[in-house]
Amino acid sequence: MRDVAAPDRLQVWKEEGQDLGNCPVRHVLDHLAAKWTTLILLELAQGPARFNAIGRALPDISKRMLTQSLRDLERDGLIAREVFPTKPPSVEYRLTDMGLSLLGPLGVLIDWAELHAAPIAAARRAYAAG
Amino acid sequence: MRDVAAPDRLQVWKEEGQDLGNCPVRHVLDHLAAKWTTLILLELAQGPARFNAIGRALPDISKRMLTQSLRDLERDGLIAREVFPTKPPSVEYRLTDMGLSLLGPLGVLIDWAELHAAPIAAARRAYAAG
DNA sequence: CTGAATCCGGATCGATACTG
DNA sequence: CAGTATCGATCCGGATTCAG
Repeated sequence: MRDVAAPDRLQVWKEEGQDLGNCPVRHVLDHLAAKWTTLILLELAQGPARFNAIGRALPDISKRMLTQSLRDLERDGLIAREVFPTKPPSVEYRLTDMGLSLLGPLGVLIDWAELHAAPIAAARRAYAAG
Repeated sequence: MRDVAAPDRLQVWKEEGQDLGNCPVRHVLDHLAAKWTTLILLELAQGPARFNAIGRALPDISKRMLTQSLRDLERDGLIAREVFPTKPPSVEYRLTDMGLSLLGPLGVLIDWAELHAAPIAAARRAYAAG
Protein backbone atom coordinates (compact mmCIF):
# COMPACT_ATOMS: atom_id res chain seq x y z
CA MET A 1 0.00 0.00 0.00
CA ARG A 2 1.39 3.33 -0.97
CA ASP A 3 -0.81 5.08 1.54
CA VAL A 4 1.69 3.98 4.10
CA ALA A 5 4.85 4.72 2.16
CA ALA A 6 3.92 8.18 0.96
CA PRO A 7 3.94 9.95 4.31
CA ASP A 8 7.51 8.89 4.96
CA ARG A 9 8.77 10.09 1.63
CA LEU A 10 9.18 13.69 2.63
CA GLN A 11 11.02 12.73 5.78
CA VAL A 12 13.42 10.57 3.82
CA TRP A 13 14.09 13.38 1.40
CA LYS A 14 14.85 15.79 4.16
CA GLU A 15 17.23 13.35 5.78
CA GLU A 16 18.98 12.98 2.46
CA GLY A 17 19.36 16.72 2.28
CA GLN A 18 17.31 16.96 -0.89
CA ASP A 19 16.45 20.36 -2.20
CA LEU A 20 12.71 20.19 -1.82
CA GLY A 21 12.18 23.15 -4.09
CA ASN A 22 14.04 21.43 -6.88
CA CYS A 23 13.52 17.70 -6.51
CA PRO A 24 12.97 15.41 -9.51
CA VAL A 25 9.33 15.06 -8.61
CA ARG A 26 8.84 18.74 -9.12
CA HIS A 27 9.97 18.54 -12.73
CA VAL A 28 7.44 15.85 -13.46
CA LEU A 29 4.62 17.63 -11.72
CA ASP A 30 5.47 20.83 -13.50
CA HIS A 31 4.98 19.07 -16.77
CA LEU A 32 1.67 17.60 -15.80
CA ALA A 33 0.52 21.01 -14.76
CA ALA A 34 1.59 22.73 -17.92
CA LYS A 35 -2.07 22.81 -18.88
CA TRP A 36 -1.58 21.02 -22.19
CA THR A 37 1.13 18.40 -21.81
CA THR A 38 -1.20 15.94 -20.13
CA LEU A 39 -3.74 16.22 -22.91
CA ILE A 40 -1.01 15.83 -25.51
CA LEU A 41 0.23 12.68 -23.81
CA LEU A 42 -3.29 11.28 -23.75
CA GLU A 43 -3.77 12.14 -27.40
CA LEU A 44 -0.52 10.49 -28.40
CA ALA A 45 -1.48 7.51 -26.28
CA GLN A 46 -3.93 6.74 -29.07
CA GLY A 47 -1.08 6.52 -31.53
CA PRO A 48 1.46 8.72 -33.30
CA ALA A 49 0.13 11.93 -34.72
CA ARG A 50 1.25 14.93 -36.71
CA PHE A 51 1.45 18.49 -35.54
CA ASN A 52 -1.85 19.74 -36.86
CA ALA A 53 -3.62 16.52 -36.00
CA ILE A 54 -2.74 17.07 -32.36
CA GLY A 55 -3.79 20.68 -32.68
CA ARG A 56 -7.17 19.67 -34.05
CA ALA A 57 -7.67 17.19 -31.24
CA LEU A 58 -7.10 19.93 -28.67
CA PRO A 59 -9.45 22.63 -29.95
CA ASP A 60 -8.37 25.47 -27.72
CA ILE A 61 -4.62 25.22 -27.96
CA SER A 62 -2.64 27.82 -29.85
CA LYS A 63 0.17 26.87 -32.18
CA ARG A 64 2.58 28.60 -29.89
CA MET A 65 1.65 26.53 -26.88
CA LEU A 66 1.48 23.36 -28.92
CA THR A 67 4.99 23.91 -30.19
CA GLN A 68 6.27 24.76 -26.76
CA SER A 69 4.57 21.83 -25.06
CA LEU A 70 5.85 19.39 -27.67
CA ARG A 71 9.37 20.75 -27.22
CA ASP A 72 9.16 20.32 -23.48
CA LEU A 73 7.99 16.76 -23.78
CA GLU A 74 10.61 15.98 -26.39
CA ARG A 75 13.31 17.58 -24.28
CA ASP A 76 12.50 15.27 -21.41
CA GLY A 77 12.40 12.22 -23.60
CA LEU A 78 8.69 11.53 -23.18
CA ILE A 79 7.89 11.90 -26.85
CA ALA A 80 9.92 11.49 -30.02
CA ARG A 81 9.84 13.77 -33.02
CA GLU A 82 10.42 12.45 -36.52
CA VAL A 83 10.58 14.60 -39.61
CA PHE A 84 9.61 13.12 -42.95
CA PRO A 85 11.24 14.98 -45.83
CA THR A 86 8.08 14.96 -47.91
CA LYS A 87 6.74 17.95 -49.71
CA PRO A 88 5.22 19.67 -47.92
CA PRO A 89 7.15 18.41 -44.89
CA SER A 90 5.36 16.44 -42.22
CA VAL A 91 6.38 15.83 -38.65
CA GLU A 92 5.17 12.94 -36.57
CA TYR A 93 5.17 12.74 -32.80
CA ARG A 94 4.90 9.56 -30.82
CA LEU A 95 5.33 8.44 -27.24
CA THR A 96 8.66 7.00 -26.23
CA ASP A 97 8.79 3.98 -23.94
CA MET A 98 9.26 6.33 -21.03
CA GLY A 99 6.30 8.44 -22.12
CA LEU A 100 4.25 5.28 -22.41
CA SER A 101 5.22 4.25 -18.91
CA LEU A 102 3.89 7.52 -17.55
CA LEU A 103 0.38 6.72 -18.75
CA GLY A 104 -0.12 4.27 -15.93
CA PRO A 105 0.56 6.62 -13.02
CA LEU A 106 -1.24 9.35 -14.91
CA GLY A 107 -4.28 7.14 -15.30
CA VAL A 108 -4.33 6.49 -11.57
CA LEU A 109 -4.38 10.19 -10.93
CA ILE A 110 -7.08 10.77 -13.51
CA ASP A 111 -9.20 8.07 -11.93
CA TRP A 112 -8.86 9.81 -8.58
CA ALA A 113 -9.71 13.16 -10.09
CA GLU A 114 -12.84 11.88 -11.80
CA LEU A 115 -13.93 10.07 -8.68
CA HIS A 116 -13.54 13.14 -6.49
CA ALA A 117 -14.57 15.84 -8.91
CA ALA A 118 -18.02 16.13 -7.37
CA PRO A 119 -16.88 16.30 -3.72
CA ILE A 120 -14.26 18.89 -4.62
CA ALA A 121 -16.82 21.02 -6.41
CA ALA A 122 -19.10 20.68 -3.39
CA ALA A 123 -16.30 21.68 -1.01
CA ARG A 124 -15.59 24.68 -3.17
CA ARG A 125 -19.20 25.82 -3.08
CA ALA A 126 -19.35 25.30 0.67
CA TYR A 127 -16.18 27.30 1.12
CA ALA A 128 -17.49 30.13 -1.00
CA ALA A 129 -20.77 30.13 0.92
CA GLY A 130 -19.25 30.02 4.38
CA MET B 1 -4.21 -2.44 -16.29
CA ARG B 2 -4.57 1.25 -16.61
CA ASP B 3 -2.04 1.37 -19.41
CA VAL B 4 -4.81 0.12 -21.61
CA ALA B 5 -7.58 2.29 -20.28
CA ALA B 6 -5.76 5.58 -20.29
CA PRO B 7 -5.43 6.01 -24.03
CA ASP B 8 -9.17 5.74 -24.47
CA ARG B 9 -9.96 8.33 -21.87
CA LEU B 10 -9.42 11.32 -24.09
CA GLN B 11 -11.58 9.80 -26.79
CA VAL B 12 -14.39 9.20 -24.34
CA TRP B 13 -14.18 12.76 -23.09
CA LYS B 14 -14.40 14.12 -26.58
CA GLU B 15 -17.41 11.98 -27.35
CA GLU B 16 -19.03 13.28 -24.21
CA GLY B 17 -18.39 16.81 -25.36
CA GLN B 18 -16.24 17.60 -22.35
CA ASP B 19 -14.45 20.91 -22.27
CA LEU B 20 -10.91 19.61 -22.34
CA GLY B 21 -9.51 22.92 -21.23
CA ASN B 22 -11.67 22.89 -18.13
CA CYS B 23 -12.18 19.28 -17.13
CA PRO B 24 -12.14 18.15 -13.49
CA VAL B 25 -8.79 16.52 -13.96
CA ARG B 26 -7.27 19.88 -14.77
CA HIS B 27 -8.29 21.29 -11.40
CA VAL B 28 -6.53 18.46 -9.63
CA LEU B 29 -3.40 18.69 -11.73
CA ASP B 30 -3.27 22.42 -11.25
CA HIS B 31 -3.11 21.88 -7.52
CA LEU B 32 -0.39 19.30 -7.73
CA ALA B 33 1.63 21.63 -9.88
CA ALA B 34 1.20 24.63 -7.62
CA LYS B 35 4.79 24.12 -6.58
CA TRP B 36 4.04 23.82 -2.88
CA THR B 37 0.72 22.04 -2.41
CA THR B 38 2.23 18.64 -3.02
CA LEU B 39 4.91 19.20 -0.42
CA ILE B 40 2.32 20.46 2.04
CA LEU B 41 0.22 17.36 1.50
CA LEU B 42 3.25 15.15 2.10
CA GLU B 43 4.14 17.07 5.22
CA LEU B 44 0.63 16.78 6.60
CA ALA B 45 0.68 13.10 5.71
CA GLN B 46 2.99 12.73 8.68
CA GLY B 47 0.31 14.14 10.94
CA PRO B 48 -1.47 17.40 11.74
CA ALA B 49 0.76 20.44 11.98
CA ARG B 50 0.54 24.12 12.77
CA PHE B 51 1.18 27.00 10.44
CA ASN B 52 4.76 27.74 11.36
CA ALA B 53 5.61 24.08 11.73
CA ILE B 54 4.69 23.52 8.10
CA GLY B 55 6.65 26.61 7.18
CA ARG B 56 9.75 25.30 8.92
CA ALA B 57 9.45 21.95 7.19
CA LEU B 58 9.46 23.68 3.81
CA PRO B 59 12.50 25.94 4.13
CA ASP B 60 12.07 28.04 1.04
CA ILE B 61 8.40 28.86 1.22
CA SER B 62 7.28 32.37 2.03
CA LYS B 63 4.45 33.03 4.45
CA ARG B 64 2.48 34.45 1.60
CA MET B 65 2.66 31.30 -0.47
CA LEU B 66 2.11 29.08 2.52
CA THR B 67 -1.08 30.91 3.38
CA GLN B 68 -2.28 30.82 -0.17
CA SER B 69 -1.49 27.16 -0.67
CA LEU B 70 -3.21 26.20 2.56
CA ARG B 71 -6.26 28.18 1.53
CA ASP B 72 -6.40 26.46 -1.83
CA LEU B 73 -6.18 23.03 -0.26
CA GLU B 74 -8.77 23.93 2.34
CA ARG B 75 -11.06 25.33 -0.29
CA ASP B 76 -11.05 22.05 -2.17
CA GLY B 77 -11.64 20.03 0.96
CA LEU B 78 -8.27 18.30 0.95
CA ILE B 79 -7.19 19.69 4.30
CA ALA B 80 -9.07 20.99 7.34
CA ARG B 81 -8.21 24.07 9.37
CA GLU B 82 -8.92 24.23 13.09
CA VAL B 83 -8.33 27.28 15.25
CA PHE B 84 -7.57 26.83 18.96
CA PRO B 85 -8.47 29.95 20.95
CA THR B 86 -5.33 29.74 23.03
CA LYS B 87 -3.09 32.66 23.80
CA PRO B 88 -1.30 33.19 21.55
CA PRO B 89 -3.69 31.55 19.09
CA SER B 90 -2.65 28.40 17.29
CA VAL B 91 -4.04 26.92 14.10
CA GLU B 92 -3.75 23.30 13.18
CA TYR B 93 -3.99 21.83 9.72
CA ARG B 94 -4.69 18.20 8.96
CA LEU B 95 -5.60 16.06 5.99
CA THR B 96 -9.24 15.28 5.40
CA ASP B 97 -10.30 11.81 4.31
CA MET B 98 -10.30 13.04 0.75
CA GLY B 99 -6.85 14.52 1.16
CA LEU B 100 -5.67 11.24 2.61
CA SER B 101 -7.09 9.35 -0.35
CA LEU B 102 -5.00 11.47 -2.68
CA LEU B 103 -1.77 10.26 -1.14
CA GLY B 104 -2.08 6.91 -2.90
CA PRO B 105 -2.28 8.20 -6.47
CA LEU B 106 0.27 10.86 -5.57
CA GLY B 107 2.66 8.21 -4.31
CA VAL B 108 2.34 6.31 -7.57
CA LEU B 109 3.33 9.41 -9.46
CA ILE B 110 6.22 10.11 -7.12
CA ASP B 111 7.46 6.58 -7.56
CA TRP B 112 7.44 7.06 -11.29
CA ALA B 113 9.22 10.39 -11.00
CA GLU B 114 11.97 9.00 -8.81
CA LEU B 115 12.41 6.00 -11.04
CA HIS B 116 12.71 8.11 -14.19
CA ALA B 117 14.55 11.11 -12.80
CA ALA B 118 17.89 9.94 -14.16
CA PRO B 119 16.67 9.11 -17.69
CA ILE B 120 14.87 12.44 -17.86
CA ALA B 121 17.97 14.30 -16.79
CA ALA B 122 19.96 12.37 -19.39
CA ALA B 123 17.41 13.16 -22.10
CA ARG B 124 17.63 16.80 -21.13
CA ARG B 125 21.39 16.85 -21.43
CA ALA B 126 21.24 15.04 -24.75
CA TYR B 127 18.70 17.53 -26.04
CA ALA B 128 20.81 20.48 -24.95
CA ALA B 129 23.88 18.95 -26.56
CA GLY B 130 22.25 18.04 -29.85
C1' DC C 1 2.36 22.10 -43.36
C1' DT C 2 5.33 23.07 -39.56
C1' DG C 3 7.00 25.89 -37.11
C1' DA C 4 9.89 30.53 -35.26
C1' DA C 5 9.76 35.45 -33.67
C1' DT C 6 7.64 39.18 -31.50
C1' DC C 7 4.61 41.77 -28.59
C1' DC C 8 1.78 42.38 -24.72
C1' DG C 9 -1.72 41.87 -20.83
C1' DG C 10 -2.45 39.34 -16.86
C1' DA C 11 -1.24 36.10 -13.47
C1' DT C 12 2.23 34.67 -10.33
C1' DC C 13 5.76 34.89 -6.80
C1' DG C 14 8.95 36.79 -3.31
C1' DA C 15 10.30 40.22 -0.02
C1' DT C 16 8.98 43.43 3.17
C1' DA C 17 6.27 45.64 6.53
C1' DC C 18 2.33 45.65 9.35
C1' DT C 19 -1.86 43.74 12.40
C1' DG C 20 -4.41 41.17 16.15
C1' DC D 1 1.67 32.80 16.47
C1' DA D 2 -0.85 33.42 12.37
C1' DG D 3 -1.70 35.77 9.21
C1' DT D 4 -2.74 40.41 5.84
C1' DA D 5 -1.32 44.35 2.59
C1' DT D 6 1.27 46.13 -0.80
C1' DC D 7 4.82 46.52 -4.30
C1' DG D 8 7.76 45.11 -7.94
C1' DA D 9 9.88 41.68 -10.87
C1' DT D 10 9.20 37.87 -13.41
C1' DC D 11 6.78 34.49 -16.08
C1' DC D 12 3.06 32.56 -18.80
C1' DG D 13 -0.06 32.24 -22.35
C1' DG D 14 -2.59 34.11 -26.50
C1' DA D 15 -2.75 36.54 -30.90
C1' DT D 16 -0.40 37.80 -34.71
C1' DT D 17 2.96 37.71 -38.10
C1' DC D 18 6.77 35.76 -40.77
C1' DA D 19 9.66 31.83 -42.78
C1' DG D 20 11.22 27.25 -44.72
